Amino acid sequence: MAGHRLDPIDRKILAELQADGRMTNVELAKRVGISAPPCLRRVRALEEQGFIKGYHADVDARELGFEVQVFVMVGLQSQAESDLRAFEGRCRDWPLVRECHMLNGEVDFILKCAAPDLSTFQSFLTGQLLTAPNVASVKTSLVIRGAKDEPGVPFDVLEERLSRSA
Amino acid sequence: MAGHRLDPIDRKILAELQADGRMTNVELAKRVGISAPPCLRRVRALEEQGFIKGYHADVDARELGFEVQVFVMVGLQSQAESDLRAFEGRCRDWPLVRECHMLNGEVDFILKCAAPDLSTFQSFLTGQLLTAPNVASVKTSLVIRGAKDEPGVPFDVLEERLSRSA
DNA sequence: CCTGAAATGAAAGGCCA
DNA sequence: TGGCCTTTCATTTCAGG
Repeated sequence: MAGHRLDPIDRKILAELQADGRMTNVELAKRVGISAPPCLRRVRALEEQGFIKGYHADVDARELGFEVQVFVMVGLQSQAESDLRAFEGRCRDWPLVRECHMLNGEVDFILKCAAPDLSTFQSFLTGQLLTAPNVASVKTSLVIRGAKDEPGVPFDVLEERLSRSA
Repeated sequence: MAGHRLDPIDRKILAELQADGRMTNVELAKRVGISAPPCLRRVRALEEQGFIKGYHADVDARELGFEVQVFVMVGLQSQAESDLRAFEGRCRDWPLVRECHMLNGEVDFILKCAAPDLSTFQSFLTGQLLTAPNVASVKTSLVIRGAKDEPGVPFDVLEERLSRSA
């Protein structure tokens, strides 16, 4: 299992920075129980090794005028690898598409989209997505309201697993 | 339309902090073209007003041993408001459920789940989700691979809209 | 509402244990 | 490795335009 190169202090650092990514290094050091310099060295190492991929402010989309959030299920005609890649590349180029995941089962991709209003989304849908090559089926579901939106990973579950396998 | 209390500098601050939430305030001030003290005041105000909901390190789930990501479509028997709320509350209590959104259309909720392996997810599915009150239908889709996962909101789209309506 | 300066406090590097 | 010391730089407050 992965995550084994990490000791409990590293995991605590990751959990703390996932919860508050703008914490100062001295605050972080205090919370994980070591002094600041080694703490900073650990953070840098975690960034280098790719355990931390970045830091992001969590902005309120609705407050900013992005009232509409939509999940879109996409089926393709051809599932050849090159065609899958081509569709993924298009998704990366569409700013309204925030997430694109390839799925198993009847549908090929799920997209999470954000738009200022319904008509902006509709014109993206009809003008870009539905007319893109190889797109066979599209099913959209508007988000009525969000009930939970946690970033990252549940560290409690991780710690519980590690203590069981120890 | 919302976002109107924000001037171009505020929007630039949000865009920069969304891209790099751990940037120092002086670096941020330099990028948005003002000096550090007013920049910090603006950031604090944006936090107070709820435009910035938090800061999070983006940790690599796979590296940490969360190999499995699953989208789950849930239909309920009763869509009475109290029953919807009850289900949302349960989702908030389940650590493997990272996101829960209420949808329009045939399905009631979409969940995004993370788990260390398939058997952990299966036991959550059969032991928790399928046996929860009021759950009528559950359809799961494993994520084969992720193609795009951008946090937040496309600020280019926002700026383009504002310049058109100006 | 901003700039600029001054004091406090944090980041980052060297070095020893 | 972690801890301590020192320098450098950032944060924060305050005076003033």
